[in-house]
Amino acid sequence: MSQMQNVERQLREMILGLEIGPGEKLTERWIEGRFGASRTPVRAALLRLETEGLVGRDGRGWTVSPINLAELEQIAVYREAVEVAALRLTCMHADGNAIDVIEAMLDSCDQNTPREEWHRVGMDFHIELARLSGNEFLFRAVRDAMTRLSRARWLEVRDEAALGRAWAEHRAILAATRLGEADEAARRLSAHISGSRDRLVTSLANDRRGLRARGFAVVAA
Amino acid sequence: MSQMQNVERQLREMILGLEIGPGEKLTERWIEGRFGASRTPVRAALLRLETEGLVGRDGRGWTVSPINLAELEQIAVYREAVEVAALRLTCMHADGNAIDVIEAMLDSCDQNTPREEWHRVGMDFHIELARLSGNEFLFRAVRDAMTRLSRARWLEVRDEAALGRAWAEHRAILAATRLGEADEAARRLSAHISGSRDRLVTSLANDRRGLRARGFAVVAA
DNA sequence: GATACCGCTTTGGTATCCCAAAATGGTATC
DNA sequence: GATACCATTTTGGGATACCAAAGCGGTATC
Repeated sequence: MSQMQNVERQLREMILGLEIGPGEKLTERWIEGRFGASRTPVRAALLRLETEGLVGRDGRGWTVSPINLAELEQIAVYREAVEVAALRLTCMHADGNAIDVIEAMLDSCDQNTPREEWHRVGMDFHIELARLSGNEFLFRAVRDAMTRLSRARWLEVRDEAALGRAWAEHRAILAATRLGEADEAARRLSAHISGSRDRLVTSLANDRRGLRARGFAVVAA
Repeated sequence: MSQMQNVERQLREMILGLEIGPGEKLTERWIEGRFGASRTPVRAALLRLETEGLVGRDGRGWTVSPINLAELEQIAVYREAVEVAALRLTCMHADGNAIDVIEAMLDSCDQNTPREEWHRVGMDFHIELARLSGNEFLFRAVRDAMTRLSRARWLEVRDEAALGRAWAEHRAILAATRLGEADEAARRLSAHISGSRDRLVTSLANDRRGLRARGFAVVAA
């Protein structure tokens, strides 16, 4: 694989994995040294990650995008629009087998599963569900939105019960979709996303002080 | 302004203005010479335009994205989702003054207005309407979708009557929005986008042979 | 005349160098 | 001790040099 894609992938993983904290300054030369590549692939990677919203410009220079609570709320609204649209499309030509695959993803998580895996599967549920719509743009929109939400969701304090409720909601959405009950599925998905947003923003707003103490820039709503 | 942004802007204009045809091959060195910049800003511009969907990779090497009828249909579905969501948000806090500004844009076009201007205003109507939602992500989604549609709409054969109908639909959408009648506004917007998509795809499919003869790659649905 | 093969050219990927501007840090001054 | 100022360093933007691989053309062979 080319260096360009390597630097991009590794840097993205470091940012999403919070190995580089939200708000931290980045220099092209540090990245260059860190990954053993020259500046050309480094700059390509930064340009890409900029369009994903993971890094941004800070005057001259680069910064890992801070967690922005106002932005998280806007993303949730955006998600609701595109995910519901995708789900309604899917309901019109529901494919039981494809839905089984997604349900199996949910089933693969139990109390022994590491939190990291729950986190990943929770995102993939929404992404794979959107993919079933067959609409590339709705799919990409959902995938990109989930990428932007990823770090915040990772910082969210979620108890066992909340995870269980989310999984139940996921299953209910799948069930309605399987039956082609578009309105029911859409209503449940909307509620799920709204609730998810409220818990997320509330949790981060409450932890804001602690997060900042850990060096994570969290911008208020 | 930096070279990087210059090359990006000029190259985008050449592509959107069809001075470089859909499907044409691009070499970094040709662009370099054409705009008097070195490969570093050229590369940055190509990476940016790639995320906008205006250029793509063709193995090694770059190609101006062809007009893809299947993609146009998918974009229309995507547009409908995000534009309707944005419009519903706007209806909840309709600002008469802001709507006046958009209506004035429509008014600025009359029979003496060059086709190019009608084209631009027709896009800006949707973009500015989405901006009123106050949701940055819905706004960007609409703006990016319109950018992707731009070349196709420019190739579309539109008679005076069709333009007049489109403008009437625009005004009706604004009127309903001003009154806060979200359902009515949403219904009219959906119909407008659907009709627009059908006319666009039909027109291009009919002209496909002629467009290809002009050197424009048009991929079937 | 078609085709397989070989060498030259072109091209994107990468590394490196240069430069102007911005950040940094130390110092002198009040 | 605070602050204004200047020298130095650092940094991103740009230009260029180099390389491997893909593309292209011509030629020899059947």
